[in-house]
Amino acid sequence: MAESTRERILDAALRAFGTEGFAATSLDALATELGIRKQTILYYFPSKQAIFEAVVDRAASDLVKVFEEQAARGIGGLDQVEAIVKRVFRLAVRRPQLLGLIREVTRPGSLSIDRLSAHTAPIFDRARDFLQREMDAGRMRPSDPEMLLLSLYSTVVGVATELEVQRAMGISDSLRGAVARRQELLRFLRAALEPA
Amino acid sequence: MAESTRERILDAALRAFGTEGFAATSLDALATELGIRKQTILYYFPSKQAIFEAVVDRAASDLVKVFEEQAARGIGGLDQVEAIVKRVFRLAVRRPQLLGLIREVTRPGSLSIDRLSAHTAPIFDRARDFLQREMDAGRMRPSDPEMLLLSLYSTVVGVATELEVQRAMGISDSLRGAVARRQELLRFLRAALEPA
DNA sequence: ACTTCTCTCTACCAATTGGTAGAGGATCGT
DNA sequence: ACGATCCTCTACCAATTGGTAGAGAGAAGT
Repeated sequence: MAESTRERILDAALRAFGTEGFAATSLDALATELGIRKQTILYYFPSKQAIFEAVVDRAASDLVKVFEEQAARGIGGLDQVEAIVKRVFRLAVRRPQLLGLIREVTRPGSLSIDRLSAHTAPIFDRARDFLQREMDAGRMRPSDPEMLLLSLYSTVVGVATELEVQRAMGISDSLRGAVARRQELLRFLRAALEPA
Repeated sequence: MAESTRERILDAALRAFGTEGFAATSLDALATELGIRKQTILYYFPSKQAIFEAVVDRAASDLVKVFEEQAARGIGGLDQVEAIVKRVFRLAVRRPQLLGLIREVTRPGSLSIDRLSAHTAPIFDRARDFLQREMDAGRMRPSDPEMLLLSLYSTVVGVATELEVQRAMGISDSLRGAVARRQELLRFLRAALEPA
């Protein structure tokens, strides 16, 4: 078979959780979408929460992989930041539910936040070290690397995922719009990071 | 009475919708929290959706007021941007559910996005014009004002609301942490906006 | 005293929720 | 041919959901 039932369930669950959210997603709706019975879903996963955790694990792995791949290239300075932003953007365009899920998990009161953190903590550490190193080398404007990382995260994830806000602002959400957004974002970040 | 039942319901609903989200909030839970019966809630509002819309309207008004007040001062340049960011931050610290609600409304598939847009559209327009004017006057780095606005929005709202992400990054969420975050954010924005 | 209006309540409901129990059909190695 | 394993199904269930109908208490106006 091209894709196992289990995989199909995870795919549909990622889409649903990443767009509707956990609470707004029902197992029945998920099953109907897949053309199967709810009980088939519960055969593969013991509970709704378990599905969510499995989805989070898979999404986190995908995200981590993107970072690992780029980190392995060992480019330095703003070029490395730009490369990572571009990769995140590509991911956001191809699989928008993925970042949507991250937003769902990072909402206050989410249960699986620790699960996500376990995956991403090494990346955060590495990113912080990277920023510190670049600052020390004078290739980046000096500041608190932890706070800077937060600003970077917020800006990139926001620009990549806040499609409704963009619509409200009157910004086109076409593919061309995505490219323009990315370009503007990169200009914004370069300006913010460049040493004075 | 100090606060009418209707107002108390709206307060509790803002808190619940802004943190748990719309789907995860039940009228029964809301009523229990208020020490009243669910039917009392449904006496004041015809449906759950109606409560949500009322909450959105009120929250939007509060937000708009903050902007209007600052805009009326007519400060220019980066100082005005800084003043607005500070106000938004103060709001985020005092009433975190308010920005939480905004995030809930701006999620894909939200029903009340147009309701929010109707309130905020004038502000967006004014902000865009402001940025354009400042760029023309050479007080701000030239770029696409619409896209820049999106970046600014993402960065400010993200830094102000992504508390779980900050926890995952190991950033303190104390009041002192909030001040440090704000300071770092302002430095970040100044660097991004200052004319080269 | 009587009506009217405002408010909160009890009682109830159909639909949906996540989840359990277990039957039945394939496909497999033996 | 045979049981074993894997998978999907039907049949249920208790709890919760948003919402309706209407009783009753209290204050206010007449």
